[in-house]
Amino acid sequence: MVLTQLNVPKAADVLAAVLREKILNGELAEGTGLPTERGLGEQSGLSRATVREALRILEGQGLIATRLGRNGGSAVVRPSTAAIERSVDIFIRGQRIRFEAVLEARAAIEPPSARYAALHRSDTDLQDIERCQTALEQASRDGDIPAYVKANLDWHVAVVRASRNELLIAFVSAISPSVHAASDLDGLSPVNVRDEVIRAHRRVMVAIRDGDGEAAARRMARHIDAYVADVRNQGDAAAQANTAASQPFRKDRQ
Amino acid sequence: MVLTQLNVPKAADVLAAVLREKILNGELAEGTGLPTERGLGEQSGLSRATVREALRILEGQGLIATRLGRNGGSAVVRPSTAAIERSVDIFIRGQRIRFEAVLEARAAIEPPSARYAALHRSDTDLQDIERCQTALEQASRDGDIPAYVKANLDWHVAVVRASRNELLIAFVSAISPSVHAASDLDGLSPVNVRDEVIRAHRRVMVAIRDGDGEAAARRMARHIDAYVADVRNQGDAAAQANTAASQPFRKDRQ
DNA sequence: CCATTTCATTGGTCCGACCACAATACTTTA
DNA sequence: TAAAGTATTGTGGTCGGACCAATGAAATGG
Repeated sequence: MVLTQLNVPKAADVLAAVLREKILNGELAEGTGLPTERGLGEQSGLSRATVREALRILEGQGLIATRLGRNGGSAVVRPSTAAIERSVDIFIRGQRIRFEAVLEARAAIEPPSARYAALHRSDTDLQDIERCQTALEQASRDGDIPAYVKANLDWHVAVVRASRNELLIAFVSAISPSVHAASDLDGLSPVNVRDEVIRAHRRVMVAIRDGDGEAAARRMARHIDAYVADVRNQGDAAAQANTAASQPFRKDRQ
Repeated sequence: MVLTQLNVPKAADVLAAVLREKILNGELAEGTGLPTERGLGEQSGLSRATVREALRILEGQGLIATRLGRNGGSAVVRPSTAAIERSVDIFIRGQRIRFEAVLEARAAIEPPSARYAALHRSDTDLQDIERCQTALEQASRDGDIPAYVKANLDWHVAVVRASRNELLIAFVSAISPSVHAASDLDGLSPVNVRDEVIRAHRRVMVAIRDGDGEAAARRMARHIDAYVADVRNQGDAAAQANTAASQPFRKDRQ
């Protein structure tokens, strides 16, 4: 008789899987409070330590939130993009993903997202984008580079948000921090580059406002390509000028 | 005196964060074995239960793998796309993402990925794609719909894989299962549709083989748009039955 | 009626024990 | 001597119970 390598699932994993299924198929609605740890242990016949490990797994997956104190306990929460952002961040840092690959992914996702934004946006979305743009221009006038970089990223996320596509929002949100972290280095961003960015943003916004998907995609693509070329040029210059600045990566997020 | 809501980090979270940082900044290289749970407890001054919760967190994030038995223990592993796929799957199911949004994301990401594939592919990549295509055509001839659907998905993943962009690979891999799950429903796929898919694939492959990025992107976009239109037509009948597909739009930002 | 104190509930942490598994060391046997 | 079987040992997996800490509700007092 021959058996394939049988894998014995751990009790905590099994419990976590059961609870996860109950949550995802709607049996446990958002906001529902789970039994106490002691209660779960009693019901499942497992020890409290095991129950806690299961809950910790679900917490890590963004499916429950746990509060302390009386009337505390674990409650079902709606999974947000946060879990995706975390796993992508770990992936990028752990796999030592080339910064260029991050920019490539951005260049791939954002133009179609701008197209959808033009097609699906609400007036509120448009206002959000405009608010980011205002902050961007203000920061540029003030020469406040950190604020400028942040507003720049916010603008891009706002555009994707207007696409109304939760997955694209999640993906862009996930890689944005990496783009941000790297933009800090070449934060030189001379004023003429900043002005060109602002003009490019305006062109994209016009297309989104007018519902012209193709123009939005095209202009966004051109904008990002210009940014990539900029980064590449600046990176080359910095590499020649200062070896310390040519560090392949900065990673001190979180 | 006023204090902002001070958050008391839990011991397990702190330990997990410390270890995660050591792993991500390379201090603990891939394959490195962590101390035993008892040893970690002694070093950190924490109990074994707490240490175990921390390890369970890291395991959930795909940073370590734990083996049982003598010479067992936790070892650092390279974070794979699996964690991203899991979090995206939870996100899609938990947020009840419209199937249309998944298709939209796919339509957004795959054409640019095909462009990169044309530019970055190796000969091996091309062979992998061709292998999937062969399997696809075989399954279509046999009328083996499940195999056809699977080969179809494999082909798309293979194309993205040829882009050599780890993030795009991760994203497409993450949403593919959802596309697959839904394709099973309208698995009707009449033979004329299957033939057209095969022809479309061939056109894309030619562009990728010849290194023509623009053509690859354009043809892939047309191919996916056709698929989306197909699904929409076929789905109209079955749409009412499928609650997930007919979910109204939801936009409660976290 | 409001401020204060007390107290019950619940997660957070710890301790110590035992079990289950897997690699190693040892013993037996052909 | 070598192969097979057996005991040992180091490790994670699970358990039970205990106490601490935070929180909100109930009891108390002005």
